[in-house]
Amino acid sequence: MTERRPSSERRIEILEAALTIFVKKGYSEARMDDIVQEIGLSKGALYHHFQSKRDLFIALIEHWMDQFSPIERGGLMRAKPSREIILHIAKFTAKLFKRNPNWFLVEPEIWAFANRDKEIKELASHLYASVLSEFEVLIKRGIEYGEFRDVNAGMIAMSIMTSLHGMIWFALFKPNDFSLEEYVDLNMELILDGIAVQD
Amino acid sequence: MTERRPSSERRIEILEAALTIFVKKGYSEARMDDIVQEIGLSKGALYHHFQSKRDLFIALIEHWMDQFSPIERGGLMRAKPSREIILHIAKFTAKLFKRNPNWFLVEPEIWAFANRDKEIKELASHLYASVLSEFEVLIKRGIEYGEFRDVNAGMIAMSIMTSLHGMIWFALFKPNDFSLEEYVDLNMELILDGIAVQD
DNA sequence: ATTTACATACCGACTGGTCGGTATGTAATA
DNA sequence: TATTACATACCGACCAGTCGGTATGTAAAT
Repeated sequence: MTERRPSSERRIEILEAALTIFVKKGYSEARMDDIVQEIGLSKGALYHHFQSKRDLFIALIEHWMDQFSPIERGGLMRAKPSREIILHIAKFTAKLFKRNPNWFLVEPEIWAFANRDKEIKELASHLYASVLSEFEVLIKRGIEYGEFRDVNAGMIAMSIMTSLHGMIWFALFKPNDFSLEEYVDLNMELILDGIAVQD
Repeated sequence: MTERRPSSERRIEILEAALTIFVKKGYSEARMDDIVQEIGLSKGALYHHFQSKRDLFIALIEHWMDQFSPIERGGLMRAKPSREIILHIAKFTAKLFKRNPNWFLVEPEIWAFANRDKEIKELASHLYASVLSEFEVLIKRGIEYGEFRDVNAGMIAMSIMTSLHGMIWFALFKPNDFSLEEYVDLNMELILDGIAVQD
């Protein structure tokens, strides 16, 4: 028998294994047995911690959201211009991506699932809404302080987010001509320069 | 019995039904019976035209590629500046999207599949490479004619493409605050203004 | 301290429905 | 009459979820 561990720890261990498997095989092709094998646990154990495959996937999304919310923008950056903060977030995201691409590579899986499952769609919408609003606030702040032109903040926020989503495509089809960092930098500069007040 | 039709026609009819079902349920959750039911055909008929589910999916991607390649940029536009042509392509793509979102909504499904199937990855890579190179040529042309700054053309091409991919996210999570057209216009302007030579 | 009682963590053989694919036949077409 | 386009009945591998059971805590009662 495997060493007993408290549920809180074991759940996370399972979620991490699930992430690996879901990314590698996709939700539908992923077998509960695959996940269990990944950590040398039994199926019974898995179903002790999670009610169903779908339940496991939802827990995964929630866990995934938790990984990103405490990026803790703020603190030391409060005084800086919005441009700097947004650039910092973008670079930070790229770094996160490099360290753990799986967190991002599940996203298409979430999208696909959201397309056929209302509850998951709610969850994902909620997640994206919070990301968008974070950027929107920064843009509005920049407009207020005369840093940016009077643009549609929500729209720009979307541009930023979809640009970052481009990383996923990038990782999937690895065009080996250029680097991820270049890509992110260029995109952010295009957007940020584009909305900056001319001098 | 259903009316008999020549294979060439029936194949397309099946591919269109398959597209609908694959988008609605995702590849793995899509049942061959669903597809067959969609057009009131039999399973035997389907397997007469396609060898397997995977084969059907590959045929779908190829059919999908055919829909886009003959967009026939060129002809009347040949004299125009690259900026105009790119804008036109973007608007045209947005229009296509509005008319038949399914063509775009399969994309995440293709990505997910590519992630676990080498042949499909090849196919998709090939497709994206041709799209990218089309944009790249336009950018380089713009640089040559003094329309754009001396930027990394391949990189900009990628920015344009991932921006257009943003439409997919847009369609999935429909932020009802703004329109698809606005989104595309804004993104293209940011990129094109960003690389234009200053005056 | 030892028993009793209950809780939590885990095991793995088993099942029942599902679904991609096949075998075989029939009617239209060339 | 050979071939093509379809229909119908069927097969069997596969896998999410179940369930009877074990092992290891933990804490109150004796």
